[in-house]
Amino acid sequence: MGTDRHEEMLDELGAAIASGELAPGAVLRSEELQERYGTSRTVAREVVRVLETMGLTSSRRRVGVTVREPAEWNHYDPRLIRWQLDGADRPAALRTLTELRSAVEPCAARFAAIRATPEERGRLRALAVHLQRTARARDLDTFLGHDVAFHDLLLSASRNPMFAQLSSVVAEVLAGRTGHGLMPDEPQPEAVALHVEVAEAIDLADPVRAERAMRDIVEQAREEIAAAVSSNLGG
Amino acid sequence: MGTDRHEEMLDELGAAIASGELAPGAVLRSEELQERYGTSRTVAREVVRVLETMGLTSSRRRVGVTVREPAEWNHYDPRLIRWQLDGADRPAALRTLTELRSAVEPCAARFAAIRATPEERGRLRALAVHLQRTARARDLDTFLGHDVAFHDLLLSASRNPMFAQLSSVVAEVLAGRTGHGLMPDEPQPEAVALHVEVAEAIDLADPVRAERAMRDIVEQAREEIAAAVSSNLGG
DNA sequence: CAAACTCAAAAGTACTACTTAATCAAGAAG
DNA sequence: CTTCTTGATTAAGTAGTACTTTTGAGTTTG
Repeated sequence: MGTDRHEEMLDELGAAIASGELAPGAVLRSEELQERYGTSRTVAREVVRVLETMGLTSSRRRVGVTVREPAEWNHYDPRLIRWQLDGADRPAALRTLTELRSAVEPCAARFAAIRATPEERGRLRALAVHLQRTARARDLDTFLGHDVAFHDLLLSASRNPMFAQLSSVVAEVLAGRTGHGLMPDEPQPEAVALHVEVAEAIDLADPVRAERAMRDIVEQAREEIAAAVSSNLGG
Repeated sequence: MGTDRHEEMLDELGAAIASGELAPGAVLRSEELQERYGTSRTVAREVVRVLETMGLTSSRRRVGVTVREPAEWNHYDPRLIRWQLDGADRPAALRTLTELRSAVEPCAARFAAIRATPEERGRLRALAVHLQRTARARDLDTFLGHDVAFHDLLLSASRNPMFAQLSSVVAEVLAGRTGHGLMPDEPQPEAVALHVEVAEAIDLADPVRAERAMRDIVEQAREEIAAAVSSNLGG
């Protein structure tokens, strides 16, 4: 399944556009592309088609393939998210994703409190307990794993496919924190307590409490990031 | 520019999958597809590629093109949103989009209050005034137009590309209300007042007030929808 | 100087041939 | 009788050629 010619070229070209290496307005000819990437016409055409449906490019006869403005890109495409996270402007990408996450998750918690199945409620509580334990044990890696699982489950329990789809975004944001040393040695006890609170509220079908607790969680995360950014600027 | 073979086939096939007419797990052979839609291999292949990057299908050698589970679709793709809105389950699609909108817009209002340019702040106030006027005049069509423009501008003033991209979603939700006779003859005065409140708060760089007012707006819209749905069930 | 006309460039479409991978089944080994 | 190997077959992936359509730009003509 792995790495066929198509995906290879798509990744390279897409990343080049996402990073701004190929600036908006730049014009490519498909023949030139197939030469540059050493592929057949078939592959080159299909790659361009895909980029076109992602809004990254537009093709016109007698002109060529034009790179479009970032405002026209489909910023929710998982590939584009990946390219931006791997690109030079990773901090900006993380900021954007964190803001989206902070907007959606409280709302998702509310709906989860109304709509989650009994089994999901139970599993959320169990995950919250696991979080407490691994936090005390300072086992950051498994803590992160449980944290991601918690938010993932919550999002899918909201019974909104668009919320559920953001689980990879949340995973990326959470991992981005631990990865960049933004996390303290031990997860903040208040944050862990809030996770328990969210799980409890959902279990008791209390949407208002679930939403408020989740809002506190993402607020806190946002402040952490902001603090880290300003300290980075200071350093 | 208009309707080439590619887009035509993509639209038909995509809509068929989105509507569930082609159920998840169904297997198609690309030769069969090119026959059914009367196109060349080239076009059929490119269409399948695009569907694949949208997560609607997966292609495997010796097997064919398999329709994937809805959970794996890229629900933020504008095309998929379109297909779902035009499909049999339009109400469900509108519900999903409304929930997303209600999650994002308050947050977007907060950031707009911090980040909007002076010009944007001015235009938001102006649009709010226009809203008041057309509301009193019961001119629903131009009211809708200004309403969409207001939310569109707010989202882009949030300086978050992922928020900005949801302007078409918001437009769809707002239009869906008026279109389906969910709107009263005259827009609710409180809602209009809240728009003025949002514009004022943003102009005064008051993120908390802007967020709260916007939250009230989307809450009210959500209640309207819920009421309409339950009355539909009753009727 | 403007409008129409022509030409050429580049994408779009069609088709053919060959390559690769994976499933399924048959047969050999245990 | 079960399991593992192997090979045939199938359908997608890749490559390349030929032809069509659109359209931008330059040129001619009124």
